Amino acid sequence: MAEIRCMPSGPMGEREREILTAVVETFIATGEPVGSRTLARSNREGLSPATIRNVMSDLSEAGLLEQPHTSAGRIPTAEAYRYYVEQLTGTAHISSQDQNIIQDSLQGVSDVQEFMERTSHVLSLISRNVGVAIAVGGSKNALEHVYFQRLGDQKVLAVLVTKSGVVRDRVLRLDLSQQNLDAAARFINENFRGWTMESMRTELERRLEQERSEYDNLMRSVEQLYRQGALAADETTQAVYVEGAANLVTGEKDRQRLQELLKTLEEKQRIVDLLGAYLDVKQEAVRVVIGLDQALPSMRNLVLIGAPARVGGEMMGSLAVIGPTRMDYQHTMTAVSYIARLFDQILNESE
Amino acid sequence: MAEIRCMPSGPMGEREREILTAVVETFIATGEPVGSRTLARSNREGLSPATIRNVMSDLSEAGLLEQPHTSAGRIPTAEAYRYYVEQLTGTAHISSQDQNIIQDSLQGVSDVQEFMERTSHVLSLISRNVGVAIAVGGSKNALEHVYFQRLGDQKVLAVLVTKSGVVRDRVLRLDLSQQNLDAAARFINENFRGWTMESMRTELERRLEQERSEYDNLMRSVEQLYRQGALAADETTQAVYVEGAANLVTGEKDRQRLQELLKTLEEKQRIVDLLGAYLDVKQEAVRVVIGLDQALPSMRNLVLIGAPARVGGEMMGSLAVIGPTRMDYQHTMTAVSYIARLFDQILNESE
DNA sequence: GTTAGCATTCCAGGTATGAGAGTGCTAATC
DNA sequence: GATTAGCACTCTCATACCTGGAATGCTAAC
Repeated sequence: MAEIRCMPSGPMGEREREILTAVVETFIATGEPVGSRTLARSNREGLSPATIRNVMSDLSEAGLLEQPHTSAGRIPTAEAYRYYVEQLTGTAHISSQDQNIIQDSLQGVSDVQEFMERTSHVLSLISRNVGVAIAVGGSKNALEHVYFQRLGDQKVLAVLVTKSGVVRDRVLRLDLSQQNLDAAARFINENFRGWTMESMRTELERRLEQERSEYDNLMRSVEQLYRQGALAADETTQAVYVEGAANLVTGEKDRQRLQELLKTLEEKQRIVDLLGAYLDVKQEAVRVVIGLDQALPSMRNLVLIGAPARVGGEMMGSLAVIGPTRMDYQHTMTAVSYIARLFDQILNESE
Repeated sequence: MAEIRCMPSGPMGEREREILTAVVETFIATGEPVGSRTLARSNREGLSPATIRNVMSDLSEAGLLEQPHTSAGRIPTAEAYRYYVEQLTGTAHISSQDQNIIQDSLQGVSDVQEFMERTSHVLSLISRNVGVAIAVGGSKNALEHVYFQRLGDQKVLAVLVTKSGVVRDRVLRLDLSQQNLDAAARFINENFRGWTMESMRTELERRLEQERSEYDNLMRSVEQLYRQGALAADETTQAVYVEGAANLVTGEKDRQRLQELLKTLEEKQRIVDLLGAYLDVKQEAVRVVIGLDQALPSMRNLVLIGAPARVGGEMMGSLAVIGPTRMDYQHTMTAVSYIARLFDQILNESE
C-alpha cells in the first residue's frame, strides 16, 4: 500500500507529472478541490476524465493528492507542493511592474534597518501575503564606530554603528562624565574598529579579566559601559518588520487558528527563530519551506519563501514572505530573489 | 419622535439610569442582547419584567437601546455607551495585579521609544485589545544634542537627541569631511541647545537666508545637513507601536471588515492621525471616544480609550487602547490613566 | 404606577429533500 | 494493454420546512 510511489513507468511518469502540476495550478487559482472533468477540459492532449481519474487515483496512493471527502475533487498535499516547486524552472524573470514597485520603494535607502522596513512592506504588497524582513544584529558584523553622550544625571546615550550600516542607539543608566565617555569611545574606536562584534567582546572580556588589578579610570568606564550593554548589537536587539498580516484573514477559515496565527506573527522572537531555522548564509537563491508546523504549530498550513540578505558574503539579515500553501510561488520567488540581490547591490555600492 | 429624550421624570430618571446601566453591563458581560426577564432577575428592587419592558421601551425611543430584531432583547447604542462611560465614577483604583504587570514591564525604561514600545504591549495584554502608543517627534521638543559621524564615501550618520529622551538616528547621503561635521555639530549644539526643534528650524532658515552672501564653509555644511533632514525629529519620523491586533478577531464577525480593520492598523500614519484627532495636551485624564467611524470608516464599531503622554506639561506622545464597544471600560480606563501618570514620573525623574 | 396574562413575532436549530459534482468500478473499445 | 463510456454510489450544499424558545407589546386587572 505504502510503497506504490514507484509507478509502472518510472518514479513519476510524464503524464503523472503533468497532471499533478495541473491540479496544483488550478487549485492555487480557484481554491476549490479539482475534479477529473475540470482537468479534462483544460488538458491539451484530449485525455478523458476516466483516464485522468486513474492517474489521480495513483497520485492519491502516492500521498500527493487528497480528498476532503469521498465525492469531492482532489487537493494537493504538502508533498505535492514541494514537488511542484522543485520542478518550477528558476528561469522566470521578474515582471517590470514588480520591478518598478520595488525600485520605487527602495530608492535611496542607505541603511539596513530602513531597507528592511521597506522590504517587508513591498513584499507584502507584491505577494499579497505577509512580508517579513529582519536585520540580524550580527555578532559577525564589523564595528565601525561607537559614540557616547552624557544626557543627564543618570543617563548616557550609546550609539553603535557597524560597517554594514546597522545603527543601534540605546539609553543607559550610568553616571559617567562626558570626559570619561569620550575617553572610552576613543579607546574602543582606536582599538576595535573593524573587529567583529563577537571578537571585540571576547577580547574585551579577556582584557578586563587580566588587567583587573591595574584598572585605571579608563578601563573602569569601559567596563561599566560594556556591562550595561553599550556594545551589544546582536541577537538581543534585532529589528524585525512584519507587514501584511491582514492578508491572512482570507486564507484561514478557523477563527481560533487565525487569532493564534496573528498572535504568533506579533511575537518577534518567534519570527527571528523561524527565519533563523530555515535560512542561512550559504544557501543559494531562494528557499521554499512548505508546512511550517515543525517550527511553529500555529503555522501548520503556511509556507515560507525566503532568502538571506547578504552584503558581500556577510549575512545581514533575512527576508521572506509567509503565506498559505495556496499562493503564487513563481511570482513570490522571483520577487524575493530580486530583492535579495538588490540588497547586496545597494548596500555594497557605498561602502 | 426625536425629542422624547425628556422623560416624564426629568431628562433621565433614576430608574431609567439604573436599567440602562444594567443593560450595558450585562451586554458587555454576555455579548447577547438582554431581555427584560434577565434584568428582572438580577434587579435588586424586585421590579417585574413588564415594568422593565416599559422603561426599555422608553430608552429605545430615546435612541439609547436598539433591537437586532423584533423579538430579541436589546443592545446599547453608541449613545448609551457614551452615557454609561460618563457616569462611571473615575474613582476606581487600579488592581494590584495590573499594577504589577505594568511595573514589571516598564521597570528601568529610560527612553521614550522603549517606554512606548512596552506600553503598547502591556496595554494590549491588560485590556485584551489593541494597545497603541506613539511618540510624537515633537517639534516642540527641546534639543539636547546632535552628533554627526562620517561613515563612508557618501554617508553620514546623524544622531539627534531631545531633552525628553527621544533619540533619532538616520543615515544621510552626503559627502562632508569629519572636520566639517564636527564643526557643524559644535555650532548647532552651542547655539541651539535647549531650543525647541521648531524654533531652531525657523531661526536656522532665517540665518541661512540672511547670510547667504557671506557663506563660509561652516554654514555650507550646516545647510547641507539641514536640507537632508538631519535635524528633523518631528512628524515625519514618528515611532508608532501597535500591538494585539489579533484580539480583534473575536470581535468582528464580518471577515471583509476584519481585514480592512487590520490593514488600517498597519498603516501607521492613520494611527497617528487618529490619536492626533482625539488627544491633546490640555485634556484632563483619560478620554473615551465611542464610535471611530468619523475618523476612520473601517473603525465603525470601535472605541478609543486614550491619554496624552506628558513629561512636565510637554506632550511627548499618546497612548491608547482600541477595542470594540463591548469592552471593560472601567478596567481599561484605569490602566491607561495609570500608565500615563507613570510616564510622567519615570521620564521626569532623571532629567 | 405596576403587574399578570396573552397573542404575536422572530430567530436558532434540527430534519428532510433534491440537485450537483465527483468518484470508483466494470465492460466495451481502439 | 491502454483508454474510455457508462453507471451506481457517495457526499456536500442549498433550500425548505418545522418547532421550541425567548422577547415583545398591549390590554386589563391590581
